[in-house]
Amino acid sequence: MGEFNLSKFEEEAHERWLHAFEPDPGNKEKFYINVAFPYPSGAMHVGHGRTYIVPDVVARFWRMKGRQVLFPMGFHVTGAPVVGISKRIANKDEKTIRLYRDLYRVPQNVLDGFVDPLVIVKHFANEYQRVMTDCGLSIDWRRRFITVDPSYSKFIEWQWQHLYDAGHVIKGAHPVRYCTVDDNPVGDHDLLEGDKAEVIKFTMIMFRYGDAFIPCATLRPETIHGVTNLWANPTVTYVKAIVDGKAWIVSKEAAEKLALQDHTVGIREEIKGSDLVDKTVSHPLCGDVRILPAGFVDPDMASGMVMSVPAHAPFDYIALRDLQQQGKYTDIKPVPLIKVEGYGEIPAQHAVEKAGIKDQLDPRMDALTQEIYSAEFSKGKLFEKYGGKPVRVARDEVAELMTEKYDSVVMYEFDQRPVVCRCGNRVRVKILHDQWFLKYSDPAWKQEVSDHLKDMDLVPPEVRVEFDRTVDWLKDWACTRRVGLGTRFPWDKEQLIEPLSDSTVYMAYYTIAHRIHEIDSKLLTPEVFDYIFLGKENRELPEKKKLDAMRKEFLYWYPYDFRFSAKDLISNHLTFQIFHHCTVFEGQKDKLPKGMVVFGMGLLNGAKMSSSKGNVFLLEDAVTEFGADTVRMFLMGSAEPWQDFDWRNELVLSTKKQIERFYNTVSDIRNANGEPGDIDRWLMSRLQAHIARTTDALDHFQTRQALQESYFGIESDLKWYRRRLGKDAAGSRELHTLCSVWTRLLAPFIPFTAETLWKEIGGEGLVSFADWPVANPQLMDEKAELAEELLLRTVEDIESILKLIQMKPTAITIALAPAWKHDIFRMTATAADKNTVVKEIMKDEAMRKRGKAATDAAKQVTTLIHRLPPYVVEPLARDPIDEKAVFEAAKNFLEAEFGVAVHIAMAEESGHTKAATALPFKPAIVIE
RNA sequence: GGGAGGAUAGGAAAGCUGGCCAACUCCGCCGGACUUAAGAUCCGGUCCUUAGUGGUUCAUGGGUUCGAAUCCCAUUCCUCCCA
Repeated sequence: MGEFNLSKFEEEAHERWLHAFEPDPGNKEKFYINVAFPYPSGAMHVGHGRTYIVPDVVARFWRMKGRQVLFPMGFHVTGAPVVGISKRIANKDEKTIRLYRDLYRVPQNVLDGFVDPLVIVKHFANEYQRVMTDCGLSIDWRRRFITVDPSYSKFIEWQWQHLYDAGHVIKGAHPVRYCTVDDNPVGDHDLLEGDKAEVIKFTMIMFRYGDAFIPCATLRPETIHGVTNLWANPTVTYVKAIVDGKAWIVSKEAAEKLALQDHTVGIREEIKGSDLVDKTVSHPLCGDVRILPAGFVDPDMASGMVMSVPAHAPFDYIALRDLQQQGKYTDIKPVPLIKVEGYGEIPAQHAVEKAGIKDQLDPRMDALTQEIYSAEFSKGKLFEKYGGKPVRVARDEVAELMTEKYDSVVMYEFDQRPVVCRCGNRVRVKILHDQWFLKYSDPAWKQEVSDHLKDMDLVPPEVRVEFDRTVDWLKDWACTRRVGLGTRFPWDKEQLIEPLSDSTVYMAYYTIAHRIHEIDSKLLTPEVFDYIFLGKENRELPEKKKLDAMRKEFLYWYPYDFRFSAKDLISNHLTFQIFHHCTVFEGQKDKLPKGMVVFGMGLLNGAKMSSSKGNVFLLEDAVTEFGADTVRMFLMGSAEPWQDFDWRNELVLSTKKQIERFYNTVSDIRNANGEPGDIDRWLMSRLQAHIARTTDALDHFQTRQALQESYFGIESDLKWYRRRLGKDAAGSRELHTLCSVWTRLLAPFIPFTAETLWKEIGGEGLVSFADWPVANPQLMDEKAELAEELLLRTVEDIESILKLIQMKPTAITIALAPAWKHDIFRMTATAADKNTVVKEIMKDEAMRKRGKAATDAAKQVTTLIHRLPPYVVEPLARDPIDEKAVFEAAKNFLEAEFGVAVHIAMAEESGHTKAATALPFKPAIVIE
């Protein structure tokens, strides 16, 4: 018998597992699961740990259930983030270098190579494989690939050909963040400031000023009816520019921006802001209004001119009031046009006065603006004379009308500023024209997806609505990028397929990933993949034999049974992949995904895990410090997969003790060889229930529930078993069976310890491939379980009483309820109508003779029946147990437990007054 | 702002097709046994009260019902996604 030494167990198991989890197509039924593959740009933390351990537990479970299980892994290296990282490392960015050198502990000589983005992902891909292996993940590493492998790119080209042929790939215009110095779109990682900024679509309202337009950008075109004036900043330089052949007056900055947004712009002359003040402009929907001076107008925000709606915009209201307090423009009155509950006739005025705001510099102005905006959008209605529609409807309608009839155009601008590129230049919004989209908005495509979704097994079921909603709302997706790693876009080789769009059908690629290397990637034409995945014959095909082998793999494994991923991917990746499957495998329902399991998120000590904030615990450190089995058991036991979990070191430590206790217990009892007795029948009966419930839990991916049953359930039974046997008895040879079952039930969770124990208890081969235990109904013994339940409850009652009365007992009498009370129990438990059951009972002649004793007993029995669990009441009512025999058999045990003589008597013969309270399954207890 | 999910003992978490529910279980903490001691292990306790009982609780407020942690409405807070 060995020592409990997790690292030794790990070492031995790794050796025995080498190449053990490399399944090929066989005669057994298959089970194919996969996880969203990682983007290896940094080290793994414990949050990643759970993402991959859950599917491993499931894989191990199904493997033991006799399936041929495929659990592959690859690495997603496509995209731009790692390019930014390598740039930053090349630029000696201190923060980045600290992260990689200190937190991820990358050796300096390796770090030096990180100026090449591919080196980063290859390094961490290896790290991932190493740590995943350390964790005991039963992955078939032969099938590993990265998404820039030439053969994978060929696969992606094939996939996209199908998307293209189906008409799902379209070209269009798209606003992006753009740096005019770099002459390139910028991603989050390229930003010095403003990475949260979003591009917002403004409507430009065109006010006529002489022969020119003055455009004012707004998010609220419907408020045109309430415009009382425009604002211009007198200190700003405006320009008159010819935009698309028309004269516009905008800020200098705006002119530059417009040039990036599909407009031809030619600046003609500069105009001082002060020269615009007091001029009159007009718009068909509001008539003539004047331009007023305002310092708050930012020339770098949209057009640099602002339309003023003082009735509904606090800023406009305040600015106007300030001027009027100086005696200027007193003829201008706010013009309300929206009715919104909770605010007065002029909402902006109401809000400003309620908040007691003195002037436009008040810091609460932004919040107030947001508040009015939200209130009016969600609850506001236009006045009847403007159509009476809700704001949320009217807004779009007015915007459309403006564009069609009143020369309005769209302008894109950030919702917050500044947005600054890493090069120091201000970032603008540019409209790109050679942008490609996946047309997720296509109703027919959506329909295919939602039809299939209905047939998918989604775990937990609550996520279904979120999938349905995502399909409904999904809009066209910009699917090409200019920067990053990835596969060239076939219809524009300057561009790359973006990461979420090149990782949607790769689950099929896994089935052939280890064989495709045998073929020169140059030969991998779309026809080759059409044959492998779709079975389309073609006389020109090369390497037919190898292709046949791959076709066989694909046909055996596909479709996958379950895909695992965290819930943040529902609204993009997990839904995209169904779209793509529906197209690529069109007409082949039997190749579409069968199920998905969606995970919750991970917390570390109650806070969100984040590498950039340093709030991470590296998985490798966790494995080294606590052992792989400990990490696995903790992650699986602390919450069900779809719930958020919290990693706390102090809790993990106690998990390790639990594994040790398991190991020591099995080591202690496995050689027991006593004769089985009543208590063994109980133990075996309970064991069958634990087997059944563990299996059921794992069938439903409930790792926590499974662990509760298989670990704590069996452990607590064993405690009671050993207590019942007394100090000296070692137990019966049935314990050997229990050890074997127990080890196998826990093998998916703590495979290293289980593997060692399996060998020690004489199991054949690897426990990883041992038969999953099956509950044997013949070993279920309801009577034995009821007897122990009665005994346990009675012991607990005696303990409670002893605790309360605080006296040293000299003897304990257990007084059992008479037969007629059992009759009452049966009648009450089986009565259809609980309200009249007492009446029914009292109809009986014999009962009536007992008078009040009978009615009292009936009431007490009713209470008792409500208190007992149904699994006790039901069999008891059917067939009562012989309580006397139960207690007589346990007399020695009870005397040993309490250290005094224990008498067992029928209540009516015991002579104690207390004995009258005896009820079925609840004997009276008299302590002297 | 829109959508989805959630809020139960010191922490985590079951219960949530309405009555069996002071609430499985785990951790923590307290007491006891064993031990030279520590650790491990075992037993017990951990809202108030009590001869094994009874009472008050399940984010807050309201409603449906003979009866609600469980159903409905409103509010507050948290998490994720989209804007």
